[in-house]
This record gives sequence, C-alpha cells and structure tokens, in this order.
Amino acid sequence: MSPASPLPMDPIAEAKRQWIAHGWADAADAMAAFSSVMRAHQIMYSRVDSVLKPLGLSYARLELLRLLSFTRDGALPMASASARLQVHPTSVTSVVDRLEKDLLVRREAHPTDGRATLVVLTVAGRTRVEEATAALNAEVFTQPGIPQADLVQMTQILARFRQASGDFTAPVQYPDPL
Amino acid sequence: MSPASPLPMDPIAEAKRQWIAHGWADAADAMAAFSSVMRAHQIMYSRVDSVLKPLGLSYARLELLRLLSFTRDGALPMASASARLQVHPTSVTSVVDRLEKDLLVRREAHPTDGRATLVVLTVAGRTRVEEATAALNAEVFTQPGIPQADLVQMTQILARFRQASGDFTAPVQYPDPL
DNA sequence: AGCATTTACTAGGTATCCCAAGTAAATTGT
DNA sequence: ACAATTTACTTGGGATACCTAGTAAATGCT
Repeated sequence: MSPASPLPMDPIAEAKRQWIAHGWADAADAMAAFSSVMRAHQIMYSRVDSVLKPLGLSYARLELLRLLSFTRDGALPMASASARLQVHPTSVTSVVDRLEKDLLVRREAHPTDGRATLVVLTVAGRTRVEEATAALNAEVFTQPGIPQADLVQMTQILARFRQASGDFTAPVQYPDPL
Repeated sequence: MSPASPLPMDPIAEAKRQWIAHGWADAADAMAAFSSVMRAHQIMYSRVDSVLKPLGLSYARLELLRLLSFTRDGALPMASASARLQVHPTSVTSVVDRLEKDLLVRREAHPTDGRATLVVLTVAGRTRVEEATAALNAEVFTQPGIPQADLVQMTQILARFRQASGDFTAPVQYPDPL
C-alpha cells in the first residue's frame, strides 16, 4: 500500500486530541502509544518485506530460517520453534509447509520422541538465509530512518514492556558485560 | 497461543549479541529495534483483540468505525478511509464487507461522484464503537503495562520515525497548545 | 465532441495469523 | 499394567492484508 501522499497532520496526535476532548484523558497516552506501534510495525514490515520478496522470503519465513541457522545442527522440533518465535504452533506448521515446498527446510522424525517433528535447515536454506540477512542489513538496518539514540532508547522501553508482558524473565535488563 | 512460559532470556538481546558476533555490529541496533516493534505489536494486538472479540469487533474494524464516528455525518468515501487508515484499498473493501454483513455500516452511492461509494455508520455501528472504545480504555489503555514516561517518550520517537517515513508532514512535532 | 488517462472499487488469489478440533505418542498416577 | 492426562502436530476454517487485474465513471487534452 504505502504512503499515497503524506497526510497534512499526524493522525495519531489528532486522535489523541479527540481522546482528550471526549474525556478519556487518562487513556489518551496509551492509545497514542499503541497506535504508534501499530503504524510503525506496518511501515517496518513493509520495508522488510519489500527487500525479502525478491529473495522469495517473508519476515515469518526468515525468522524461522534464522532461528535454525543459529542452532548447532540447523534443526529444531516444531514446538521449540513455536516457543522461540512466540507464534502459534499452527503458524509454524504452515510456514514450514511452504519452506519445505521451496526446499529450504525439510521435516525429519525426532530420533527419540515419536510425537515430535524436527525442522531441518537444508543447504539451500542456509544459503538463502545468509543472502537475506545480508540484504536486510544493507538495505534496511544500516539505514533505518531512526537516529541511533532513538533506536536504543526505544528498544529499552519495549524491552521493559515485553518483560512486563511476560515474554521473558531476564536476570538483568541489559547485562552487556563489556 | 500467548506466553507459553517466559523464556529465560530476552530473545532480542540474544539476537543482538549474535549480530555483533557475526560482524554486523552496524546493523545490530536497528535489527533489535525493528524486532522489538514487531514483538510489541504482536503483544498489543492480541491484548486489544481479546477485549474486542466479545464485542464482535477486531482492531481493523474498530479503526474504521472510529474513523466514521469522528466525521460529521458518520460517512466517508472508501478511498478516504483507505488513505486515513493507511491501509490498502482492497483491505477496506473486505472490512466493509464484513461490517456491512453485521449491519454496523452500510454502503451508499456517492451523491455527486458516480465512481465513489460512501461507507455510512449505522446506529448500531455507533453504539458498538462507543461500547468498544469504553472497553478498550478501561481494560487496556488505562493499564497498558508501560510507565507513563515510557509511553510518551516512545510515542515521540515513533512520531519522528513515522514522519521520516513520509506518513505526514507536521507543522510542528507536538503543538499541544495547553 | 471524443479518446486517453486517472480514479474508485471489486474480484480472485496468496500469505499470515489465529482458533477449534482431532490424531497419535509419551507421561503420570494408581 | 493400564487408564487418564499431557504434549506435539495437522487439518479445516475465519480474518486481515497484500497484489494483480478488471470494470466503470470522471477528468483532461486536443
């Protein structure tokens, strides 16, 4: 879709004004923050997707490939992938279906657990994830359109939010033992 | 789906470490920031959706209803809705299809432009959007799980990002003439 | 006036996400 | 040992979002 033409005013700032005018001042800031994340997500997703599309990938597919590429054997049970990616098991099923059709991963029986299925990265899959990562870094992440300081600050704020939402139980916020 | 059980470590902080270890330090911060927004979006969306679901709405539907409720006549051409919501025209078509089936909006011919279709808020639609807004404010936005200061700061950072991405051409960042 | 272009929507198809329900294998409890 | 429960995955279906292509009406240009 993309920006047809820029709106004259920030629609979220406008919505916030509406909220306050309607007497919902105590909810206005959160409404604005949530809306901002929704919209930022849309922008970021479409930028990432446009880089990935020529490579036959999507964000969801790349996430799974990347997760596999970071494991020792390039293999993981479906359930582990679901947990790590924090997506529904059925979503993993369908993403793996398509990746398998493209020969980027294959399914294998789990050696000891008869219920489990392993997703295994193929050689083609590993090549692809490396290409895609390089492209993303070059075309998006090294020129994100956000000042460095904003990037870091936002990541910290969202880390607190994610933690408060039960995403993870970190020992420390940002250890970074440098 | 949702938080099965919290992960022991922040997966995004871990990914950032991987990025740096692989020599992509110059892309690591943006990667982490983008991933954070992706995940935060997922959390926020699911919280909003769970409140809206009992009311027979979704975020996308409510956005359209709310947009209509803020207009003078509770009516807007499809194309205007698409521009204001910043979603693809075909998405508006399908959302309106379903809202119309639920009798929350109806389509009308545009009085002067034969090409255009007006989406009109029905009485039921107006009632519904008010219920949903009240529910969202009470159950989500007044207890967002983010400190007030973080909320405001993040909204400002994302406003800069949205503006840099061409979303809007604001005269001033945050006028707020109070 | 008349043809070409632009604008506004819709239709069909793909991808992703979720949920609910179902199958099969492993684990638990008695 | 064996029944009940839990865990792992798939299937089927709904919702949202996008793209491509097509129709119809309005606008622009000569």
